[in-house]
Amino acid sequence: MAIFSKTCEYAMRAVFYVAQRSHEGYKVGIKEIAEQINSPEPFLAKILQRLSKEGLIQSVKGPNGGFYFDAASLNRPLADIVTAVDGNAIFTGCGLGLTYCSEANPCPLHEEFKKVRNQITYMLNNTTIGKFNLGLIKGKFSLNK
Amino acid sequence: MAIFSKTCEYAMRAVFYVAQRSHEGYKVGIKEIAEQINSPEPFLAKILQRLSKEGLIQSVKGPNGGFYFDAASLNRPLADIVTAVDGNAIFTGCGLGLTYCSEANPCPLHEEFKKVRNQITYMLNNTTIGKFNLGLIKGKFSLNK
DNA sequence: TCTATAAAAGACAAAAATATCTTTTATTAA
DNA sequence: TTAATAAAAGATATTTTTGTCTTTTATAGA
Repeated sequence: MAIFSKTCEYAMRAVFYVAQRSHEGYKVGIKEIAEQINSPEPFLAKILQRLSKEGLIQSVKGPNGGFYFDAASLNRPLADIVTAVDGNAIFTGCGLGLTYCSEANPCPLHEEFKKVRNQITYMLNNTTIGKFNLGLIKGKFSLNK
Repeated sequence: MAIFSKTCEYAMRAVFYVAQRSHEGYKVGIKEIAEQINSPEPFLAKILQRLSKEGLIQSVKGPNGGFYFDAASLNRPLADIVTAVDGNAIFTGCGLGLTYCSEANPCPLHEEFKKVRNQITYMLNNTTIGKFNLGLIKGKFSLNK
């Protein structure tokens, strides 16, 4: 088990890739995205459809169409993508899967697990979709395999 | 999606419960464990079977039998349970699910995600199976719902 | 030794996540 | 206004995770 679902991993990789291409002035087709981030094309298509319906990514049909981000979207936190795809369990859930776990009714791992959640929350709120555009263009980061 | 699989959540809850009862001098049957940690009994049975086969938990069949921990096992880190059940992806995996992600070939989240992994690793290595026995006996912690 | 108990083992079932395929709709450009 | 392109939508398939049921094996105690 990884921290994020496959769906979420693909979503994050795709989002970073599309952001980079948007920054360079392009729209990107699903085929190119799937190839570049090494994900199954039809499955990724479904994921981006969902993000599109929620207004988290922009898309246009037809020739020269594809996916892209407008300036406002590039400034959204990655947390918005994760929430849309995996829900908010990762930000608020109990490490032992207990529904009523809380400060008042803690599970044994509560205190330490809070630190994990906070670190994840910080990471995802502090990372905008467009944050790595320059690094990606310079080839500093990998999104493939 | 939660951080750990259901399987792993049940395993951790069960382990803490059995540890507490062991500390009190009892062996525990699968039925009691399942009730007390609110998990599906036959599913939990399979999980404990696996842990038992790996020597992480002790068990005896027959009347007055059940699951328990010997002193050495009580001192094992919770990480051993998680590894047995969920593998080591949570300790070493890439946040974006990339196989070749590393210091030399990092994904965009690599640096921040490392902190998350380190926090999880610390939590699970620093927590022994028997760590919460007294707290559980005193009713300080919850394992149910 | 016989019976009751409780875990181990194996087969099976349901649900959720992951993945694919086909048809429809929107858009562009000739 | 037609043809080509590319996303959206819907139906279907596969795999993995989660959950159940039945039979077998080990142990204790009468």
